[in-house]
Amino acid sequence: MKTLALLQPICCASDTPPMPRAAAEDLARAFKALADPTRVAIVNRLSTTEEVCVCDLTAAFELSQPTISHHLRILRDAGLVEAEARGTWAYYRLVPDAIERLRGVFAVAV
Amino acid sequence: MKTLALLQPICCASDTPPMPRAAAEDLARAFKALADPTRVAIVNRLSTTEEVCVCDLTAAFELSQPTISHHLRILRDAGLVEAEARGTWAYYRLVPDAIERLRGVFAVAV
DNA sequence: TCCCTTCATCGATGGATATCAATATTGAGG
DNA sequence: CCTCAATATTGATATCCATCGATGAAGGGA
Repeated sequence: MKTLALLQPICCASDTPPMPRAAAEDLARAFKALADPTRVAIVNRLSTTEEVCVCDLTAAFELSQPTISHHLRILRDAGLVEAEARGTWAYYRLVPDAIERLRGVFAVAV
Repeated sequence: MKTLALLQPICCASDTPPMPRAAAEDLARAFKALADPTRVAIVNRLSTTEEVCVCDLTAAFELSQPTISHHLRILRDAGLVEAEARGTWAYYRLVPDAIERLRGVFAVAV
């Protein structure tokens, strides 16, 4: 029998010491970065293509260029993606460790 | 060598058909429910205790009772938790399938 | 029936956020 | 240099959201 343990690895034992506020805020920040359809789609795109040019994103989504840039900044500030400027273009990639960390949050205890 | 595939299972191949908007909105809704420190902490608490009374939550967090009730409603609307009224009290539990689904989103492709 | 406890809902409010147009910035080519 | 193309930043705005106090609803006990 498996016991679901969402967010458990962050916290401690199974009695009742509450999750530290800092940890909760930290995780909420990450989820907030994913709490928008456009950003979810961007991250999905990044997960399929290794690296993506901003120009491709502005072409793919029916949103203005500043709006796309805004979403990319939020994902960058959250540490979920990283940018690299090459010439006039900017390329974005996922940050594997950040994703791995989120995956760990939903771990299943046996 | 492992390739991270965040949100990949939701989408399709690895060329470029974009993630369906409906799927992105659906996922964003779930993440939005977790995009608040209090709700993260509530879910964490639920993950350690099988079932929790609302009165325990209002006691554990330094927030007003309506605010806790508000957060619980958001988690309920997102399908992440479910409530059961027993007498004067209300008990909340995690919905395992919803958690499992989110866990699957962060799957790792080999 | 009356009151108390538990929880949900309502209404209001201050702060965050998604969006765009306009502007700044930076690199490449001529 | 001068201009164009690609991104980022700024400023403005409309909407959303977290929070609280007040109120409502419903059960339990005297």
